[in-house]
Amino acid sequence: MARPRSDDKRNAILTAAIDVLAERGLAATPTSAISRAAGVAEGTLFTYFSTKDELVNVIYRELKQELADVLMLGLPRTADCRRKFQHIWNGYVNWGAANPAKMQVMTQLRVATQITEESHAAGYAPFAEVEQMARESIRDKVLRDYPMPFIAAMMQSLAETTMAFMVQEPDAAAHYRKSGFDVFWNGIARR
Amino acid sequence: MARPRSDDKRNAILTAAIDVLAERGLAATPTSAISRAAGVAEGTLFTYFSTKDELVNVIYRELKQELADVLMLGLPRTADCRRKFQHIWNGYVNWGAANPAKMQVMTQLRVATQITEESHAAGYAPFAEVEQMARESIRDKVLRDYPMPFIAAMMQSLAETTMAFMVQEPDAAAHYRKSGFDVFWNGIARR
Amino acid sequence: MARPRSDDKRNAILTAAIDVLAERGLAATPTSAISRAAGVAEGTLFTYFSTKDELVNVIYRELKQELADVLMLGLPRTADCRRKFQHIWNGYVNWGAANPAKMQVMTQLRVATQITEESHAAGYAPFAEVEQMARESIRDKVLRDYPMPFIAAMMQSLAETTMAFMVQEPDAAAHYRKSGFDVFWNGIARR
Amino acid sequence: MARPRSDDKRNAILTAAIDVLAERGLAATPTSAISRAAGVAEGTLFTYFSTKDELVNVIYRELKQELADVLMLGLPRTADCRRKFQHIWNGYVNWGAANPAKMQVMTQLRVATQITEESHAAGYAPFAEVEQMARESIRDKVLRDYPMPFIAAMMQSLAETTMAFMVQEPDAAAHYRKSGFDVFWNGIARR
DNA sequence: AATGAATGAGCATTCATTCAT
DNA sequence: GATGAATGAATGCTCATTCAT
Repeated sequence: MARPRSDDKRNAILTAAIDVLAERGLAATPTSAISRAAGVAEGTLFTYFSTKDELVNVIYRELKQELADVLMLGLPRTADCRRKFQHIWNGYVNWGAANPAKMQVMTQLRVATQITEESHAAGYAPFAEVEQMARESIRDKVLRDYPMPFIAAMMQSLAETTMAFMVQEPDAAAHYRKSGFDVFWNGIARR
Repeated sequence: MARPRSDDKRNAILTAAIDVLAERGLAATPTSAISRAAGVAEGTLFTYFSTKDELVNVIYRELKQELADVLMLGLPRTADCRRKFQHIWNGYVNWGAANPAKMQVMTQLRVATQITEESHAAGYAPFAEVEQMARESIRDKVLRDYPMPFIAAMMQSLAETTMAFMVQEPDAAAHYRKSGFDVFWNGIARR
Repeated sequence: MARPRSDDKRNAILTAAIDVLAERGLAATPTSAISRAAGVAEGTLFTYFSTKDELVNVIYRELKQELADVLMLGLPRTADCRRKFQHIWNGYVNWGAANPAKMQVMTQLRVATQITEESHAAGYAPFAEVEQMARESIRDKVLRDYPMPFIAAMMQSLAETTMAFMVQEPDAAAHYRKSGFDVFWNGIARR
Repeated sequence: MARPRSDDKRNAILTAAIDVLAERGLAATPTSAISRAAGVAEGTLFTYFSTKDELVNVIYRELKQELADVLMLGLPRTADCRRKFQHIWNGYVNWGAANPAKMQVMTQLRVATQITEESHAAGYAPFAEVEQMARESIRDKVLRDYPMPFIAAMMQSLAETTMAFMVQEPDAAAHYRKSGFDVFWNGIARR
């Protein structure tokens, strides 16, 4: 009956890590800065995450999962394809614009050598339904016939780029969100 | 006039740095690994670049410049807008596919906290002509009316994504190159 | 109504500690490895032994005591001096050869800085009767006149060395046991 | 043409390490204590010895070599067997008594898990000539017929034990030195 | 200029020990 | 008493940078 591991503490570390990583970058962030920001002792971080690399991989996967949950929430499954994609697009960029630190960390980690192949795979998994959606749209001749991962990657890269503009010019955020989606949709849909 | 010895050394360092950075990542690459790969002494690196950060910023800018040079080389300035964009697109993705290490480093550095605002600005500068091109195309109602940096950013992100696919599936490289451009063009052009 | 301290647990810790210490060495053995091997919680170790150093000192003394008990068990007190010494010698080396982990730990701890002067003294105490035996043998002109601790130390060092050979070449164990004793006896007895 | 590595510095580290290790023990000696005692920066230690373990193995081998050199110096090769053994014995224990720190470190390292098999082998090598001497003495029926490594080990353990007494009771040093040799010789020689 | 030894701040991680449950 | 999470000092080692040669 020792003190049980606390989700609060785990989350505090995760949250603090995202903030600090967003501000300082992966390489320039010592684990001590993370534990300090989380209000726990240096050693405590390692009872929840065995190494810095593991922490970073967990963050990557949790962010991906959180994002996926947001995208799927309230998806109008009976609406037409364009509407569904727009829902996802809006979810994506709104989440990113509302969580710039998370967005930045995700962007940073995507290209980090510390992120394992497994984490990349796990991060992609929650988007399976999007993929399915796209597959059906292709079959229905709504979308052009591109490989699924290619479409997903295009969407992701356009969305991320769009977000950057939304964050940088918050007043024009709505405008960028719409423009970005138009570029995406026109690029991918049959006319 | 023969190249002075120091240029050779400088270039050796730059070239070696790109290889090592591509393989190991910025954080995991000590300057000693770079000097070793370049065949110079550890201290020598610092006579050419005062700090590691400076080296990295120089690399970023030189890569951007090299890429810009490639894009502009042989640009069919009298051709129609689409052809010009396609020339640039092809130059972009071909260069990336042919130089995966450079590409990877560029991608990595773009999100690195070490890259200064100045470097980002300098890296964008050589694309001024592209911007000018886009401006004219908008005026001529060929392209939709998006802000210039937005178009450039969209192009860049789509191109990079496309390159990643080309590198990963070399047999389908030509296919991806074309598909990517189509997405871009359809996304951005009036119909 | 506190649970009583359990001898079982104490012994489990002691036994586990010997195994782990023999395998990994004192410096490389964290207390957590000991508690894990003993099947108790990390903190439990400290209810039985206030510090790692204390645990180690207890082990040293218990091993010394166990060895002394073995040596004295069945000592033919009426036999001649040589026979008595041989009994002790055989007990010593047989115990060591049969308990290589204990032997190794004893050897390791003898030179460890953590072992206190008191522990060294306590470890030597059970050999008082051997010392008495030797004293009488000297008086009877059977043994040469060396200081008692010197004789004891010689015996111990020869026995330990002999054991090492017995452990390493089990097939020749009996041979080494006899040879070792001959060296000891001839070295110490008048002819 | 950089500063060359300095033997002085290397030796300072080695010497300092022996002093500190003798006083504090291997486990309780941080590398920082060694570098401080040697008057060099913490990092400098690692340009001469890549790890703490390597440092410790080098010390072990150098001590063994130094001791062997002392033993062989002035060996009366034409004298009879006993005289030769006595020369070696005296060299051994005198060196140990005169260099208690070195002696203690050697004793400590002999049982340390950090010392590699190679180091043990290398440490034994310089004693080849002693072994040869013993072999001849056995052939000449001067010594009893024990395996060579066994004789060497017996000599070593008796000598070390003797040294400990010499260090502890310096006034009786000469007495212990002689007694120790007598035990050894009588133990090993035919009568 | 070139070299690479020297430096020491900095870091990830470990671990003996404490303490809330 | 038993548990194991929490703690934070301590450590081996790295690495950007300096500087003697």
